Amino acid sequence: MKIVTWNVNSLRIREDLALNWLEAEDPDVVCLQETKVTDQEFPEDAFGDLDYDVSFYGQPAYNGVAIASHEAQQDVTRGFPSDGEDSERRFLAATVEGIRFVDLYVPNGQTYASDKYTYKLAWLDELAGLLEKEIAAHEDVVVCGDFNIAPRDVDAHDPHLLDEKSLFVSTEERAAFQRLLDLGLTDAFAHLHGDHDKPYTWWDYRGGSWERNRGLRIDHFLVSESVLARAKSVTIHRAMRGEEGPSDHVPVVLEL
Amino acid sequence: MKIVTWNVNSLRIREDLALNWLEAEDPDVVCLQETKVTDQEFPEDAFGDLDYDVSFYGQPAYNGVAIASHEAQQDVTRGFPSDGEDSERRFLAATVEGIRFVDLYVPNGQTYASDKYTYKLAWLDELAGLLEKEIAAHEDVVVCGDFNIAPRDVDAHDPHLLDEKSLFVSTEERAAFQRLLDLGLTDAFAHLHGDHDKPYTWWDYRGGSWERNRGLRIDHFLVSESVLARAKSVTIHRAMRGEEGPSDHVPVVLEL
DNA sequence: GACCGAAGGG
DNA sequence: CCCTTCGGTC
Repeated sequence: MKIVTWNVNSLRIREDLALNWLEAEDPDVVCLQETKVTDQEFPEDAFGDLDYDVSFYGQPAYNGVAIASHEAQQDVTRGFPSDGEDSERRFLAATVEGIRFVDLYVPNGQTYASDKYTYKLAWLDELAGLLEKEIAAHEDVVVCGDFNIAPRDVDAHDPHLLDEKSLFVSTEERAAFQRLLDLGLTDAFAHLHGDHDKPYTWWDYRGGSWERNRGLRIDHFLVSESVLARAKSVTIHRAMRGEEGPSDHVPVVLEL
Repeated sequence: MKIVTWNVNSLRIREDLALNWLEAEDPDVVCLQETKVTDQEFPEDAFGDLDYDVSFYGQPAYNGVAIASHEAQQDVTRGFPSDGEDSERRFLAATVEGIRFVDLYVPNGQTYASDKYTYKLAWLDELAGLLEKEIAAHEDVVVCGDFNIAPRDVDAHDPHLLDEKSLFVSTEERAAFQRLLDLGLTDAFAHLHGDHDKPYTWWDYRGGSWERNRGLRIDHFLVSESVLARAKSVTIHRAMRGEEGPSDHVPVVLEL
């Protein structure tokens, strides 16, 4: 089974790129983030043409998550229980072939001083409570998406510089990430490929980050023990960052 | 000799489309309007690759004219004598192979009540004075571009409706056009193809104008007697309006 | 309807 | 840098 997580940074702009890649790779389950498309405008037919069933939870301009799968989806959950009509749409879960998939777009925290930093930590706190229930209810669990956290120093090109601004590597963010692991989840990439050098999944558009390989590993698969036992590999498709008109994130593939 | 006039509605957006078409058609002289590109950003090299010498007179965002030619250009004139630094850039002239080419982007007049209507008429008035001198100085003259005037009723899909708004067909606009002819110029298309049905060169992007063929003939070649004697045909490349990502104007080709 | 600049987000 | 929305032009 082939599972993809990919922050596409606008499915509208990236529709052809994303669907061509999906057609070539033909994964079984696809978790997308930052679709930036409303549910009314979601290109459901284009996914249908590739034989995907697709659930989506989007809004205008920002955020937005989607799960596509060849097999049928059950128990689709859109957003947090506390979400109102105008909450940011960052959480989507669905059961496919007995596996519970949770697709996340974790808020970007900006700086320590920022309201967004507080919001990110609060969001991760609410997430932990929700995942605890999902894990209690399902043996096979895959939590994936854009976490906006680089969990280890080797996952960031310059952890000290970043920490001054709090971006992606602060003690509190990493503690929140660890709390998710403590629920019984494992960072599949770190477990399988711990010695991988510069295992980045995102490079800022600015300042030649890609050309200088100044990236971060912030797109993750956190899996339950039963899934970990079946996990063969996690592959970062970094070549996608060099394509024409790329997302700033590349697809990451978990093979079971 | 093959001469083109074409309002490209942003050379930045239409660069590939325009250059591919130029490569296929290989005209000797090309007059472009609404390049919407500053002189610093003009894609001179791309024209050079097709063996064109090119003069341009542009500004950010709006207006902008350019003349490209295989043979060298002499006596390039940029704008009206009265133009200041921030005047709209709508006039460019150059001599190529002994022919004086004048490339125009006449202002759009909007409505009778609009300041732009007054500006259009004043601009045409100043133009007439300038063309008088050009015609006195040169035997072979080609004045072409986007005139934003449909000179005859057959040049507009609905002249009465348009006249209510003043757009393109008002008595004053047509009188200004006639005044240019009275300088000793001839509307080459009307002269050679007077019986052509619906000879439109522009279709509004809105309201399915193209699909319903509700267009206007507003892109013209006005030529001196000596050029008229050599004129074989004027061809409206209306198929370009149906291409992917078209300008709202199509290229018009004068063959000598 | 398809351009443009400007301003906010990442 | 590349995405978004918005108001302006034609």
